[in-house]
Amino acid sequence: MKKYEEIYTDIKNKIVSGEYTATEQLPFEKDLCDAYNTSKMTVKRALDLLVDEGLIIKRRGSGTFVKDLSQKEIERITQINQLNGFTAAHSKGDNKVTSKVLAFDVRQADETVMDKLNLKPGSFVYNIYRVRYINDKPAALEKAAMPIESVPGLEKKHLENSIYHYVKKELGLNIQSAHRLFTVKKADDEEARYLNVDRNDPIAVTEQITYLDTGHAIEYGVTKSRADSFAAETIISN
Amino acid sequence: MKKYEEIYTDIKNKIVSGEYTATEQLPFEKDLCDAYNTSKMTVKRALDLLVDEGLIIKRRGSGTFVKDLSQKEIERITQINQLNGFTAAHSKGDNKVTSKVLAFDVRQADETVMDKLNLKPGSFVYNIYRVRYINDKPAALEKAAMPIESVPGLEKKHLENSIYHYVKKELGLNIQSAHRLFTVKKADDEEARYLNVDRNDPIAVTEQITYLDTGHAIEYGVTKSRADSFAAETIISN
DNA sequence: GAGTGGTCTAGACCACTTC
DNA sequence: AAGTGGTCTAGACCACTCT
Repeated sequence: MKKYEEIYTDIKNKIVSGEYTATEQLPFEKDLCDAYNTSKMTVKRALDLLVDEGLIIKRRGSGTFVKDLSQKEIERITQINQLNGFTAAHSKGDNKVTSKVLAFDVRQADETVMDKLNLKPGSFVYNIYRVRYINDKPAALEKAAMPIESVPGLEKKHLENSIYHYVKKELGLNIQSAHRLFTVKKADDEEARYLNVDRNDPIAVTEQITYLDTGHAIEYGVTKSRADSFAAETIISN
Repeated sequence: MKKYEEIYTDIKNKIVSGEYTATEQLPFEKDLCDAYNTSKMTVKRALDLLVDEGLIIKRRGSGTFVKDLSQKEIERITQINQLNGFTAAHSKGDNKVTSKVLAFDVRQADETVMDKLNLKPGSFVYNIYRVRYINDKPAALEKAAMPIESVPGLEKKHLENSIYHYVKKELGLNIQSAHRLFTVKKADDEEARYLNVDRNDPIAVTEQITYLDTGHAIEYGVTKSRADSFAAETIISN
C-alpha cells in the first residue's frame, strides 16, 4: 500500500472510531511528517483525500480540523462516490440482484446514442433493455447502448447477471469514470407496468455515460428507478 | 494565478476549443514540463485536475489522452460540481430568482436537525421555509435550519434574496462543502399547492448539509423541486 | 513575528505498458 | 529495454492567520 494511502487510512480510522472527535484539531502537517516519518507533500496528499471525502477541512494559517459531522453522516460518507454498476451498488447486505432481459439486439446507433458515445454515423451498438430486481422486487428499468467493438462476445447470459462483471473480469477492461445526470418524471404506461407502480407515479431518471481508461465511452444508459429504490449522494467541495 | 492553474486552464481551453481533439494523446508529462518550464509534480497536478473534471484520462506506461467526449458533454462538464446556493445555481442566463417566505422563526432544534447539524440538545436554530421562483414560476419549496450563532443578524429581507449572499458577503463566512442526497417522492397537498402542480406529481427531494471552512455545519436543508426545474449532475472517477 | 498550510522544485526511484 | 505516468523526498519560498 502506498504511503499516502496508509496515512489517509490511519487518520480516517481515527476519525471514524472517534479517536479524533468532531471539530478537533489534527496535529500540524509538520508533526504528521515526523509521526509518519515522511515528507510534507505526502502528508498533504493524504489529508487532501480526507478533504475530498468530506471528513476534514483545512485552513491556511490556522490548522486542520475534523468536520463537525454527526456519526450517521460519517457512516454515509464512507460509502458514497463509488463507481459501481447497478449490481454492485445494490448488492449490499443480503440483497439479491436479478434481471429480466426485455430486449437484446444490435442496431445502428441513433442520433442520441451517436452523440452521447461520440460514435461515427453507421456505428453499431448493442441495444439492451432490462428490468432490474432487488430481492425479486422490480427496482429499475434500464436501457443501455454499448458499442459492439468495445464489448465483444456479449451474450444474453451476461445481461441476466452483471454486464460490468463481464466487462471487468472477463474482458479485462478498466472502467475509469462515469458522468451521471439525475432528473425526475412521471411513470408512463410501460414504466408503470414493468416497475409495478401506477401510471404517473414518480420515477427517478439516471442518465449515465461510462468511460474506459482508454478514454472511450463504453455505455450510454438511462435508468428509470422506482422512487422507493432510488437515492444518490454527492459531496461538493471548494 | 498559480502555475498549476495556468497549465490546467491552458490545456482545458485547448480541449474545449478543439485544438486537442477527442481521443488525442496529449504531450508526455516530461514534454509539458519543458513547455511550461516547470516541474513534474506541478504538471501532474494540473493534469489531475482535468482527470477529476472528467476531460482526460491517464494510463501509466501509455500516456495521457483526451476522453472520447461529445461536444455537448464537454459543455456540460464545465458547468457541474459548483458549490452554489439555489440563487446562484439558477440565475444563469437571464433567469430571475425570487422567494416568498412562508415561515421564519427561531426554535429549538428537533431530533433530526440536531443530528444533521451535530448540535447539542436545546440548541436554537432559525427555521426557514420558502417558495423559490424562477422567472416568477414556482420551482422549489425549501425548508432550512441554521444555527442562530452561526448566522447572526439574519433577517427576513435576506431570505427574500439569497441567504448564501448574506453569509458570504456580509458575514464574511466561507462555505467549504456540501453533502447532498437526492431522492424522489409524490407531491403532497402542501407541495402541490405551493409548487402549482397536482397532488402525486413527481417531486425531486434534495437533502443538504452545508459546511463552513470552520468545519461547522451551517445549514440543514430539504429542497422539494418541481420535476421540470430539477437536474443534478455528478462525475465519478476511480 | 511566529507559525500554519500552499506551492514549487529537481531529482530519485517505482510500477506499468509497449516494443 | 525503453519509455510512460506514479510516488516520494528534502527543502525553499509564499500566503494567510493569529497574536
